[in-house]
Amino acid sequence: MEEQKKKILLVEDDPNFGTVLKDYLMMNDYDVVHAKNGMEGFEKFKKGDFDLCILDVMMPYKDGFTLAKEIREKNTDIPIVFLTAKAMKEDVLKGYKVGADDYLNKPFDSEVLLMKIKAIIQRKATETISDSKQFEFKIGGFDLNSKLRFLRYNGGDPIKLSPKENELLRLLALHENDLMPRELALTKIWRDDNYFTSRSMDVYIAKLRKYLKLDDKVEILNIHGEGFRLVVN
Amino acid sequence: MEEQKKKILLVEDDPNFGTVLKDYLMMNDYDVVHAKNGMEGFEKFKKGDFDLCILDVMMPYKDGFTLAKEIREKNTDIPIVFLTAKAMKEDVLKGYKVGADDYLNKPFDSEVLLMKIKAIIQRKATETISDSKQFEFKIGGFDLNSKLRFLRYNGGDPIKLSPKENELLRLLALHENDLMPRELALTKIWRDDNYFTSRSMDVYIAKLRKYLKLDDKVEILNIHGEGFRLVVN
DNA sequence: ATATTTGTTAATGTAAGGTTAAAAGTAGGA
DNA sequence: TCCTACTTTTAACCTTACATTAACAAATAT
Repeated sequence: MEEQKKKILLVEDDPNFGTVLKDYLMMNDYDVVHAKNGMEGFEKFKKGDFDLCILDVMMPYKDGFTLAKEIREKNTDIPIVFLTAKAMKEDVLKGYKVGADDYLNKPFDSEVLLMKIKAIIQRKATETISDSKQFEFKIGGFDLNSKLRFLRYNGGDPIKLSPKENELLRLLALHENDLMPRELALTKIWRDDNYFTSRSMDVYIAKLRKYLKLDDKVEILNIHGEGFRLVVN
Repeated sequence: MEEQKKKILLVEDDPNFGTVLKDYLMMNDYDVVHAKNGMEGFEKFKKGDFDLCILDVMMPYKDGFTLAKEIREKNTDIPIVFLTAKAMKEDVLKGYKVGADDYLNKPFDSEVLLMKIKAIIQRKATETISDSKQFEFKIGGFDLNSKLRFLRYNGGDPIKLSPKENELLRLLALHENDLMPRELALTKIWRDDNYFTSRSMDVYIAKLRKYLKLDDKVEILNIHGEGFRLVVN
């Protein structure tokens, strides 16, 4: 099973502690982005699509609470955990007021931190019921359901698509009648652009063409050296 | 709209501490039921419809963890907070494994407790899309009663379901005809996502398929690498 | 012409899922 | 307490699904 790593934003100004914590989390199979202060933290937050934020409270320029407030303005759902050296009651209260999901006092037990992270992310996972509308496409006489990974022609039996077939067709559909650059598919789907992935992609184009033969109004054209076009006549 | 008081089940054997805490919570506008031990706690839990459980870990007859497990069997969603005198790491880890939402060391600051309670209840409130009341499902010719844990085909003899069978089928039913991600079932039901829990889940899928064979319009399809679909034709 | 890109089919290796049985863990009764 | 029935996990073995690579043919560009 292709397991997607959870992405954590870690904002911590102490370079030693920050690095150690980052490495520890990465060793435990999380994808970690480390920011050294509040400013940087916010910038990185806006760029990445995170599953959890771990914020140090005491930081220069912008403290953890202020950062948390800004993050909450952009995203009301993302879990936030605060780290703090002192167990000041006012701080804890303030943290919960800004919508903290949990609170950890340094030094803390790393195993406990892991469990908490797991619990928090799990909690969020159950919330996500998912919105399906952006996964359905009409391609000539075909219906592509990209979430359930099937292609159906004229209400007939659905053809099951493999993950790569599915993503490639979806990408083509997003660019219907237009150029879908080779490079785009390779970087987006294969996450690597070399001779072999490129040949692999050609194999998948052949597979898709076979499926799409059912409707002779639909075809995938090659634009030599550029990419492919999904055309519907 | 009239705001409904949130109902808390407090299970705490120390009479002094328990009473004080109960009074404090009631002063702060919560509806509190106080049980003096694990046994009583479970009885009261079954009777009332609570928004939160606060369980002492160290109790005679039945400790907090055991009680939590029983409660989780009846209700996978309700938030649980543990109280403990000692901050033993093993205890904390055990707590999160049973699905704790938070952890408090005695003596703790009452204001902090209030904030935590507020945060937790709020969290659940946003999660609850109102599927909380859904324990009865029609699946083709089947009726699933998820509260009483049985499945009946065309009004025939009910088939008793084990807790895991029941939860899994319920989760599939909640996503009828749609994808029920592997990860969702693992985090929600097994509370852990690894090779073994994943294989265990496959075993349960096989069991459910056997039950569902009675109606050939109902089937569980696999979406490779993603999860399962309960489809009704 | 010939080097490069693309079309297509087949072979291979690996991972995920299906199924059944045995082992381990639990709860409740005698 | 031990026993029994039941639930869940672990193991084993097999099948299916998938992605990559190889091989060769055809098209296209320089």
